[in-house]
Amino acid sequence: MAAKTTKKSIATKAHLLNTALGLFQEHGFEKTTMRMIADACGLSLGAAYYHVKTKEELVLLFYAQTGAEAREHNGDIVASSKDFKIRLKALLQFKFQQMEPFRDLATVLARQATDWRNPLSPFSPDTKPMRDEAIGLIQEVLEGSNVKVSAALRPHLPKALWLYQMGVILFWMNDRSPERRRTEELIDLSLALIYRLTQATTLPFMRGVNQSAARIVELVEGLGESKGATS
Amino acid sequence: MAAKTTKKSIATKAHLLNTALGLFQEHGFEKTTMRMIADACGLSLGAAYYHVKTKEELVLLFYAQTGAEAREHNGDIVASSKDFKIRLKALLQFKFQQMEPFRDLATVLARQATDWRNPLSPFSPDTKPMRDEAIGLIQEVLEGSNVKVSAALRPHLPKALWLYQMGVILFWMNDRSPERRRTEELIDLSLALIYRLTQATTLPFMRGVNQSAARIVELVEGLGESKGATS
DNA sequence: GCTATAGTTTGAATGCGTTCAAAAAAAGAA
DNA sequence: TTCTTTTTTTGAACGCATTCAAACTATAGC
Repeated sequence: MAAKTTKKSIATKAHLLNTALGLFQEHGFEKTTMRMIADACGLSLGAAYYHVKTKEELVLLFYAQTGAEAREHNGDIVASSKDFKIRLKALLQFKFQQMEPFRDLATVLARQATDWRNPLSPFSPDTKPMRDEAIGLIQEVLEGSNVKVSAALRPHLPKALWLYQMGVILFWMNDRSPERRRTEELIDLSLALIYRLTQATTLPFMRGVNQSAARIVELVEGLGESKGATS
Repeated sequence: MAAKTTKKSIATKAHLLNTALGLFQEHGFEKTTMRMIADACGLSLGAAYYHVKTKEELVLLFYAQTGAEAREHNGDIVASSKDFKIRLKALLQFKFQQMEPFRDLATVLARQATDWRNPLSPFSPDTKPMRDEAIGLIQEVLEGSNVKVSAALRPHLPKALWLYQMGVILFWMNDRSPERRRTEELIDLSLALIYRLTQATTLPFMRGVNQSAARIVELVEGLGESKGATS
């Protein structure tokens, strides 16, 4: 019924993805039809669908790929500086550089993202591994950097910054300014703000605020769960 | 070619919207087909499309309708209390109460929202009137309330809170907890946080932070514009 | 009333994502 | 090899959003 994890099928799926990416880049996501992709791959339409459940799944596969590439680049980032702002900016810029040729795929991804029940949403339970991987990268970037943050918030900071990252990506994909200057300005301003805020969390009278902020991150994180129960 | 603003066509369009809403409520957005809507309206498929450009436009019409209703309710809110948190919570809760029977329409709206070039996005230039209306309501709610905020940020606060509102809606529509308890908790926590932060902006040493925050709101606001030029 | 014009309706395409039963190929067991 | 089981491939549907040329109806100016 569904595609298995045999050598051949893995190869075919990869081939499908590469072909699709080429066509997406050339014609955009909407104008590229599944028939085109199948043809260009030397497969029949039905066969393509044997390997890939939907057209959108190809986009998720692409996103997963960029995640893997980012892991390799992360060491360089950590090595380059101890400064939180510099490191995180580098992380974001690397992501954008990866996605630049496929900007409209980002919008497809964002579409899926809005419904957390959708298995293809970056927020869904199904994509938790990918999400954890991305959060891990941020974690590494934080570790040994110059950020100071209250103990109550420290464990939540990577998740919070991952959400922040999603927001910046949303901005970026809608940014039509030349060279995406606005995105860069947004990053510089917001990182400076975040940096100051994290420093501020260490102040003693911020305890209450910190508690609330931590709980908010928990709430957002727990949204994916089916019923209730948030501890 | 396109529908005109004659009495008859306005009536037909309204009829179409009402019929559609009934069907959406009964079967959900996806399972309701344009053919069903046209039939239930006593129109042919083509005629329906004469009045409405896409199926999604019906959702935007619905959203616009809730905006108009909210305007009427706003007076009550302002009269009920001078407390910022109470007022804004009431505003949000009214919105949710309106949308409750049509939760999946909210997800459709969110889908459109991600691409700001899409005329149906609440962020697009095309929907600016609706957006301004909604921001106006927030403005009213702020006016004469107990919030204090730095002069630099005051003009941007309504816009910022509108963005916040969009975020809360996104949370709400993904909230599967009984009675949407988590959404309520999120609102309480985040409003308290926002309240404190706004108070903090009046502190003298926050000038720099305020400037940055104001600029960030401007950047987000200006995203809709086609090319560049942000002042 | 008559005609020109603008507004509305029709029903039959078109295109595309997705599904499915059946055939073909590959892999294992004997 | 031969038989069995699993994995892939095929090509023909299906359903649904959307389009369009042609027909029909209302309206306004005379």
